[in-house]
Amino acid sequence: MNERYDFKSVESKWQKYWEENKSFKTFEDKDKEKYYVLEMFPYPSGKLHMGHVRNYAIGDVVARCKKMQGFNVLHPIGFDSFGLPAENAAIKHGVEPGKWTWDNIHEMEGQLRQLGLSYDWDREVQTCSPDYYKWMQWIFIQFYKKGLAYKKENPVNWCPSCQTVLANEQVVDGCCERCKTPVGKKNLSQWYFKITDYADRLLDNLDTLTGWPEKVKTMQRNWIGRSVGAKIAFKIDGTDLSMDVFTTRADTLFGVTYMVMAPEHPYVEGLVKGTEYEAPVKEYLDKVQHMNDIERTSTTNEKTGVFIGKYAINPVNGKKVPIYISDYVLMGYGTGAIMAVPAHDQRDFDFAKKFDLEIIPVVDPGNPDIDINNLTEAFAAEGTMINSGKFDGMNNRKAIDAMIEWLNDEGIGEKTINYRLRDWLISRQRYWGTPIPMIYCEDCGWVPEKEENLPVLLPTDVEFTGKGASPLTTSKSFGECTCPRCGKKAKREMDTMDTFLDSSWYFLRYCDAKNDKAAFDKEKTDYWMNVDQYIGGVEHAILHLMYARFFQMALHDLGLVKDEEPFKNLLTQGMVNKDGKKMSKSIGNVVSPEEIMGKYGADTARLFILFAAPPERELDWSDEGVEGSYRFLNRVYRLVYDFNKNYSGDGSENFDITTDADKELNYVLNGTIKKVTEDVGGRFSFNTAISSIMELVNCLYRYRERPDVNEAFMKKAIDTLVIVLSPFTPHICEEMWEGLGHSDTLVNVPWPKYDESALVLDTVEIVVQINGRVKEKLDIATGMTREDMEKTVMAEPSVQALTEGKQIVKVIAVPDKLVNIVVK
RNA sequence: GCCGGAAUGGCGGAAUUGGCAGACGCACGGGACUUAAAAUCCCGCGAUCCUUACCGAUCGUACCGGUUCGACCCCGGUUUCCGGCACCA
Repeated sequence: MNERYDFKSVESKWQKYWEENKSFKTFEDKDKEKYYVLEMFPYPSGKLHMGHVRNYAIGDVVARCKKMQGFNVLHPIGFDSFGLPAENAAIKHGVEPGKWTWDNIHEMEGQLRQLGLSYDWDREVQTCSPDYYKWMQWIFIQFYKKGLAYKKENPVNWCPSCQTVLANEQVVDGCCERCKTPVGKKNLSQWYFKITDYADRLLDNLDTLTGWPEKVKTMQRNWIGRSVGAKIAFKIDGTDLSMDVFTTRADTLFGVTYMVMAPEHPYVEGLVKGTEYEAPVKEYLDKVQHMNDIERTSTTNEKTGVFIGKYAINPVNGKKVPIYISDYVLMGYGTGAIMAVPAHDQRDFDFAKKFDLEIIPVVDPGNPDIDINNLTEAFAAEGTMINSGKFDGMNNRKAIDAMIEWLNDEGIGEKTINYRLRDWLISRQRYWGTPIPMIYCEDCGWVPEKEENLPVLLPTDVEFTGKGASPLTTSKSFGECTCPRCGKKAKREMDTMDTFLDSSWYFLRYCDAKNDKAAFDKEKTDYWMNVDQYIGGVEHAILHLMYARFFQMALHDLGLVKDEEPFKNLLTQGMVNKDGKKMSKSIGNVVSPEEIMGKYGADTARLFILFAAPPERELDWSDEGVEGSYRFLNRVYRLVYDFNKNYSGDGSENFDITTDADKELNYVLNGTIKKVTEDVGGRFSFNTAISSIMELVNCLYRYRERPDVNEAFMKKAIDTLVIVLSPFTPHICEEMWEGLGHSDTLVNVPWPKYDESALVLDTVEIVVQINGRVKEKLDIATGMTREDMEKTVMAEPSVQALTEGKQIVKVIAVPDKLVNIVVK
């Protein structure tokens, strides 16, 4: 141990030590309780940013702490390494996507090692490696065989800039999640996963995820968007057709005055063919189809539509009502058609006003301020049924179920549940992704590649022009193949998989990363899964976290994994900002981890980022704060160095705690162990854990100034300080640990236990309140009964002075805390 | 509009079960050491008032009200901010 804290040599020394000794290598060990801590793996963009540092620092503290507490800890890392940036680099700079990606991976591996993270590097996974995507393809085939994957032509989201389709989840405010370009619609034949089959389970299981933030669960609930209602059939007058509508307001059925179909509804073309309505309908359709989602929703309240010349018959009262098409009805939700009740739905009301349609009230608000026959807006609240035949007089909320029951008996409707969630569009017209292992044969249709032929390798004879179809289509070798079923000439699928598939099961692969016979061995995943603590950014609340849950459920149904849910506990870390704003190149406020590690070292960077804010909250980067953390580490280092210089003992731990100063130090020491143990292990409050370690350091600085220092005890306290600080700042702690004369690495040192009795002092300071206001503080013996406390306090002259001449109404005593005297 | 979360000194934040509001750190001010500076160590640091000073008093956790001996914490209402969903029938 040098006199000065030289973080550069200390950090490289211990990183080398951990690596050479394989300090973090993990095996399945049935005799030990396992703990799986996982941080969301990074995309290899080139360099780490502060968000990564925060994510991995949090995970590393948990991993190191659990390991010292005797758990068999799985703490892996890898790279989510397929995706568009690699391909864009190829187009822009002519670098091969594979080379670009692997160079970045190596760069980032180096940076992660510099942070001193306790990963088992032997389990590293890269999703762009054939060893990985082979099993991705295998899983795809299992899903296909199970009927979970299908190809279908549909209007899909198309990003003109990325030149590919997007899943609904990747369209944010009508724009591409990645490049922010407005997304258009295209009719294309694409591969889907039937995630909607799992809508109910994805929703209901959320209640079992007690270790998840409420915020994330709410976001997923909103996204799945379950609504319970009824499907009702309306006959179309003068045809054999019947149109189904979905409604959550079956109680308003008698108030229907018109119907609306989505412009894309399959009936529309046939219904207007050859009539005078054909031309205006076609014109409207053209207009709607040329709008992207932003334009379509920007005219929020201004309703448009066209009458199609046909009428529907209300099954409950035989009333003939006109059918319109309008873009406020969406083909993708419900049945793509609605019954319109302008009196009780604002959208229908706006439309009815514009087209001068009838408005029939069927729910009476029972409020004299509302003129039910002359509404100025739709009445959507609770009321009493009117104009509704036998339902009149009933509460409308109760009438919903009664109406559905009746419709069911009459055979004209039934209870239905609808979801906002759509099937997951998983194919992409891009090169740098897992090839979809499907083959199209003229005779056999779509056939999966034979499993023994996996992986279907990405070809390298491709061109990146940035124009036209996917680069894969430029390969001479890739497309041609034979049908795995009949052996005839056939064509390979040219699309690749959405990279969100790769990240939907990587946590399973970590359990058995090097398996070349299977995606993973069930015995191993049974041992390690599920993930005890998952840590990552809240931006993945819907996309990744829902897809991964879906994968786990589907794999569970295939008998491949034990649990239905992959992540037991979830911690969503807040963003790292600078000056209250997101760090970004365009603002120019980016602080790079490289720069900070170079100036202060990894330990300081880790310490600051954990100390500056609780993990879930946003963290504002502060250069002064970093200085403070660096100062603290120097302060600890000096404490240990100075102690060593003067230490004359032989390492013996025999000592007595005698003086008041000993007792105080013992109290603070045990309090710190308790606080750090609970804050790290229980509630992930790293900032308060660190603050209590700082208090211990302050206490030791005071203690060492005393003339009667108990050297053996102080050694014990300093040893313990170094142990509890080590999960946060491992390098400097290893160095100090060695300096303190220990030969073993801190990684395997058992976590200290605290002595509850040391936390009980002989006397305790209590507060004396008069009418709830603090007036006096007294030292009394610990553990006094309420009665004794009251007697002691009342006998105190200062208290008597305070209550003099007043009538004592009541005295409340809380043991070891306070006495409150209520006076008049 | 619906749903979720938040609001505490100059700043980041603490108070874990209803019991001393402001731990710990940053910034700032003062002192010690030094020829000097840096570093380090020590002290102070919510507001207002009283006081030469000490001592003390009052107010104070977004706002209004309630429950309680006692409320940052529980209940009712309001405001602002952040996030999600939204022409979803």
